[in-house]
Amino acid sequence: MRYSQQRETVFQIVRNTKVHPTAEWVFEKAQLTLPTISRGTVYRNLGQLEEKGEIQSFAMKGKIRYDGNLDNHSHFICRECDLMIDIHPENLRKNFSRDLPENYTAESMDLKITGLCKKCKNRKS
Amino acid sequence: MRYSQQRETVFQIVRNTKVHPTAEWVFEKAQLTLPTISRGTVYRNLGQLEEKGEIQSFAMKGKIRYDGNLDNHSHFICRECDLMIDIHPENLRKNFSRDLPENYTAESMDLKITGLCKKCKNRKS
DNA sequence: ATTATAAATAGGAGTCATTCTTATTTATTT
DNA sequence: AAATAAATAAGAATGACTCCTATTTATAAT
Repeated sequence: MRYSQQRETVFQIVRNTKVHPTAEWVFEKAQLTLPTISRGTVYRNLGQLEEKGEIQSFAMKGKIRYDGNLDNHSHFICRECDLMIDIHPENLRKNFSRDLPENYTAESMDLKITGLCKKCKNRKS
Repeated sequence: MRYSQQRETVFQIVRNTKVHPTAEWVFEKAQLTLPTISRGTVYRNLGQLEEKGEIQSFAMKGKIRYDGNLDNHSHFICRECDLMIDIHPENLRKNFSRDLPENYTAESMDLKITGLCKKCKNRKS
C-alpha cells in the first residue's frame, strides 16, 4: 500500500477523536486540511485502514461509526443525543449500571458476539 | 390503530421465524400471501409493530434486522454467513464461549448499553 | 344496510449513506 | 527523467429506507 497524504490525514482524524465518527464527519474534518479531498477517498481509506487493523468500525442507527481505539472495549450510547462513551472491559465484569460514569442510566443492553458458526468452521477445514 | 391484513401478515412472519429478517426478507415472504403488498407497507408496519412493542429491531452490517422474540436475549453472529442465533441471558452470566452452542467460536464481542447520559437526564427534569 | 370517515394501502418518487467508475494525478521504481 | 501502478477527485450508480398522493378499506354513524 502506497503512502498518501489523504490516508494519513484520515487515520490521524480517527485516532485523535473520541466521538466515534461517521464517514461524513471524517470527511468534513479532512476538508479543513485537504480542501479537495473527496468522499470516495475518505470511504476507501476508512475501509483500508480497517482492513489493516489500524481502526475499527461498527454500525449504529444505520450508519457506520469508526473508532481509533483498538483496545477491547464496549460503549454506552445515549438514546437521545447519540453520545457514545467507552466502557472498559474490567468494569463490565462487575455490575453494569454501577460502573457507568456517575449519572448515566443503563436502560437496555445487547451483547453482540461475533465468531464462526459450526458450518463455516467445518467448511474451513 | 385500525386492523389490516397486511399488518397482521407482517407480524406473523416476524413472529414465526428465527432468522432475524431484514425488511426485504419480510416483504418477499409477505408477497407469497399478498401479491400486491408494497415495500412501503412492510416498512411502515414493521415500524408500527416495533413502536407498539410487539417486535424488536437492531442494526447489523448497515441493515435493520427484526426479531419477534421479546425476551431479553443477545445474539451470536457468524462473521462469514451472517447466521444469527439467540443466546439466553442466563448463559451470559457464565463464561462466554463455554456457553455458546457446541462448536461455535466467539472471536469478539461488543456489549451495547443504551440509556440516558447525564446531560439528557438533566434536560428532562 | 348505506353512507361517511379517517386510517391504511399501492406504487412510485425522493433521500441519504455508501460504492463504483473513469480520467487524471502522484508516489515509487527503474 | 521516464515508466508504473496505486491513489485520487468528481460524480454517477446502488440500495435501504422514507415520503407523497391518489385510491382502497375497516370501522363508525346514520
